[in-house]
Amino acid sequence: MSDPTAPGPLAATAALMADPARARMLAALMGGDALTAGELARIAGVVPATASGHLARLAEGGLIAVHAQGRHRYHRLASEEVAAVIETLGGLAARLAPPRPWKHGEAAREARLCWNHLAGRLGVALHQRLTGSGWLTPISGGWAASDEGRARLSATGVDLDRAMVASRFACDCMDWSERRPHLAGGLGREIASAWLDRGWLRRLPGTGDRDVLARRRVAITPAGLLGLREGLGLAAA
Amino acid sequence: MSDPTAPGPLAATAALMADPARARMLAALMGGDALTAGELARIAGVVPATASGHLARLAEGGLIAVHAQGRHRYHRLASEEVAAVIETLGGLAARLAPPRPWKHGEAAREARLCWNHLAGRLGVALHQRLTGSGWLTPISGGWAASDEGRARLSATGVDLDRAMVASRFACDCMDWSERRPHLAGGLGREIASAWLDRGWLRRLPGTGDRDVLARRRVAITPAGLLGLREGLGLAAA
DNA sequence: TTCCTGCTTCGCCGCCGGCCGAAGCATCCC
DNA sequence: GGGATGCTTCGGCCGGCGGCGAAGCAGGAA
Repeated sequence: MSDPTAPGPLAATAALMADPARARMLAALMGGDALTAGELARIAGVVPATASGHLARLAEGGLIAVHAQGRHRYHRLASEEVAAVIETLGGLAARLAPPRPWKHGEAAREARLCWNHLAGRLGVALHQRLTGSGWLTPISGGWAASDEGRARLSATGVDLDRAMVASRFACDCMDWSERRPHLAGGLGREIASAWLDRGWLRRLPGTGDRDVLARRRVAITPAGLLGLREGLGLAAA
Repeated sequence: MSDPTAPGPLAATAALMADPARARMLAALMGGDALTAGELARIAGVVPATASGHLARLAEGGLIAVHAQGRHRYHRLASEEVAAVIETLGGLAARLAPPRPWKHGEAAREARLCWNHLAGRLGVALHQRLTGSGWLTPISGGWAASDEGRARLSATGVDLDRAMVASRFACDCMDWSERRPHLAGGLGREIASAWLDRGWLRRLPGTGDRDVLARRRVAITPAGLLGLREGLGLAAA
């Protein structure tokens, strides 16, 4: 690892996020999907030629990973750490910027995805429920599941074995809208995946390319409301 | 709060950190001291005129706060949240950048300040000790002190009442060198302050203006080694 | 008052980087 | 093969921003 306070790397990484077009691309990729260069060009509001240059820089800098498939090239965020930095920096930026009306209503604050795990009020409430009840216990750098916690989570369809193989089983990711941590790591990913599969959550339709937050919004279904209350004692709003 | 995924604010805030001179200034301010414009100019390696412009932009953007005193103007980081973002972003940048030799030896990884609280191996070990032993218990968005924890910390000279008045009593701040959280918030600040006052820690002398990390390095004194072991059962390296 | 020091404002220059259109490859479909 | 689609590379334009020196404006000291 190089010196992180060496201003070079810090400034270089910040510069990758400092362009509006690249920021829009990164924000769109926070939805967790891998997107093609063309989609990202439309989202960023630039022609494909310009987008191609931006994506090359982001990949070169290590913020995104590229996967070629046929004549499409799919781009996704490179790692959980990149997602966490964008979420954290976005939260600071939102509080520093002059307050503007919240154009998404409350849906995005209620529940959304942060790369591949749950965020928003639901994500934070889940974190509080799991840690406050002792189902997750603090360990070095994250959380471990207690026996009771494993049983409860398995009953909601979460594959704990798959969650264990991640580099981190469970750790915190600062939520920009709630200013409290939500759950990230392998467990966070498996929870979001399982509950979407089982119909407890559903993705809300996007409203267009320029609405980068749209791809991230999810909603709790009636079945999810019931399941969360009965399975985890979680009274989601 | 405005929309944080609106790319405007995110890109604007990132741009403030995307210049090498400004990055050096921010890195220097991570030492926790308030520095004058002249000092920051020398640290950044630019003439005062240029530095003045940079500082105006950082203040305008809300990253730093300025305090005029006589003919000096003192600059400090605006908030804990700004420090956390710089620490997090710096960690990502360090891992993305091509690995270079660690020019500070191990001292900075061992113990350093992160704005006003302890970081490095010591900061992470302290966090693990306090949370793992139940002296801090998880609450919504941070940590609360148990009775036992309050007694232990008070015995080491920490003023818990002053720690309570902070907007956050105790919360996590991701440590770039250890990739694990250390303790921030009012408690983190009071711990660092108390142990420096009591001579358990001492600041290491800097090696020059261009070494931005130098202002952050601290070392455990023999008295501190003893006190941490006896008071908290913390076997610091 | 007079001088010195710390900092800011102003004017100018040079360069980096973002943007586009056009052209060049690659891949897939018919 | 021929044509459409997705993406990249190249060349040129232009705005923005970082750099400096000089001048201006406090605040403190003698």
